[in-house]
Amino acid sequence: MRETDFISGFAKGLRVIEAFGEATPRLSITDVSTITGLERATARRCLLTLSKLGYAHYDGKFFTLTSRVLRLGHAYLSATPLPRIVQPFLDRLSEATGESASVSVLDGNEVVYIARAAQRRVMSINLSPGSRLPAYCASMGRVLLATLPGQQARNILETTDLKANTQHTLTNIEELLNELQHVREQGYAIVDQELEMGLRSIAIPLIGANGSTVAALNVGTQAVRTELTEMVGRYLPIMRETQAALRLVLL
Amino acid sequence: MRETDFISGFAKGLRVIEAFGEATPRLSITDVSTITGLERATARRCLLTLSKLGYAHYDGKFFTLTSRVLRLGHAYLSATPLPRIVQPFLDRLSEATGESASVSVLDGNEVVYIARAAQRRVMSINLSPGSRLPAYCASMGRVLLATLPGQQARNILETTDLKANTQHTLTNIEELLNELQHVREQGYAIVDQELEMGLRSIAIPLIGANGSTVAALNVGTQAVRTELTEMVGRYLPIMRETQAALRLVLL
DNA sequence: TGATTTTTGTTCGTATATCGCACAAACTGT
DNA sequence: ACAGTTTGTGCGATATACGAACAAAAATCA
Repeated sequence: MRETDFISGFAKGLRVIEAFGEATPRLSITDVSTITGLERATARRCLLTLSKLGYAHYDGKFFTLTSRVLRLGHAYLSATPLPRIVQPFLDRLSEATGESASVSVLDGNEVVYIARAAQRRVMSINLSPGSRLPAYCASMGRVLLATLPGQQARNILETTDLKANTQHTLTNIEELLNELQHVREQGYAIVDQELEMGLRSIAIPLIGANGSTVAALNVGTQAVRTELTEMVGRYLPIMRETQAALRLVLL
Repeated sequence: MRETDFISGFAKGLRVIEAFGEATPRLSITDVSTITGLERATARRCLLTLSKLGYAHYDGKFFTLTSRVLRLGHAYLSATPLPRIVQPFLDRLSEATGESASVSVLDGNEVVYIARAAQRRVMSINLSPGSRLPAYCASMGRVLLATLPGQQARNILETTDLKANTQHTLTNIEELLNELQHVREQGYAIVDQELEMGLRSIAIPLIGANGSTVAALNVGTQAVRTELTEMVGRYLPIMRETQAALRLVLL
């Protein structure tokens, strides 16, 4: 790939889209410029381009993204077989356990939800396909990190801001690596109120026909409702069934 | 806005992302070129850019989108207050009715799902935030088209491929406009097996504090399970409650 | 209020990177 | 081996990005 095979204008435009987020839904040209580090003139051109294409709305002062942006994410969700394949399994798992079930993959140091069957809302944050959580303190993140070969998990953890969301959160790299070893040995990960108080979840890897881990599957519940022993005793066997069924159809 | 305020490289890149879809998950350079109408060299540069940024994977022959693309759609979902505001209301509505409930907005001649609380899977297609349906044969589409002023609904219908998905589908523009008038008068829309056999749904507009329609809300069910009279008699009152509650918090 | 400062948005000339074309190379299947 | 197809490359013409300077709008303060 040569130098000229990279369209920097495209890359900059994508950065501009990602500048919008929960804390920053309405942005001025200068806002985008400071967030992305682009020149004001360039940020303006990107924003006007988005606006002209219908991906953004401009009221003369602030820009907001429009629902058209969802086309982009949806291009992935509909193009990738995994979300569509796992969804019915997820629905059944969620019904059988009475809890929310999700499937996610790793992107950098975050897990990305690609499918979800929600039962009741137990979290303060609203999870849906596309949502991201830091891998180090999420059950699916632990599972996915545990399957990485060699030093990769360590490398990823070193690029992560390991902050203590609760008093239970593991934030020490060596402790986390020990826990990953533990996850590898027992074949599942439990995260007990490390992400948010009152929240417990259990995750296992989803393994394709060729033996490689393609995603992680989890069931999340409220601590007041479900004991840790019940998660392993009652949820894990059902999750194993889902895992086995999916093993045959994945990849 | 001047001519030079448009970054065509960015616009082309976005077209390339949207070239991927359910029927086209793996694309070669030439595939993308023919789908988007871009020059092969340009398509290649866009794809290599996506690949370099981690939005796509390249195996030397085919490109596939990666989960990173979800960041883009998620930028909208997390940046826009509407999905987050309506989600808990949707959850309660879904629980109260025992059916799937959704909220969508209009984008061109399609409705775009921006939030959903699924109970059981009643459709052959898997709906999630970002999913699109043609407006003319979806209950939320009818509601949203009905609120458009003047000739706009007609204009949109004229740009739509009005195909009969089932024997019940309305495909005549005049008939559809009559139905929209009907929807305006009764304040809700029912679509009975026009999108898919066995599928019924009822929708109402979501109105903001300033009186403008900001989205549509629906409940979908299976025809075998719920009679039309029950949808109006049992679901509609609960939906009206949701509508009233949301009226106070929207916009 | 009005002057002054600061911030924000827009314009412009120029250096530079991208585009599209035409051609070359690599594959594919017969 | 060969025709057909797909992918990679070089180059001139053209469009874009940069940075700074300018204009406009807020914000601050006398």
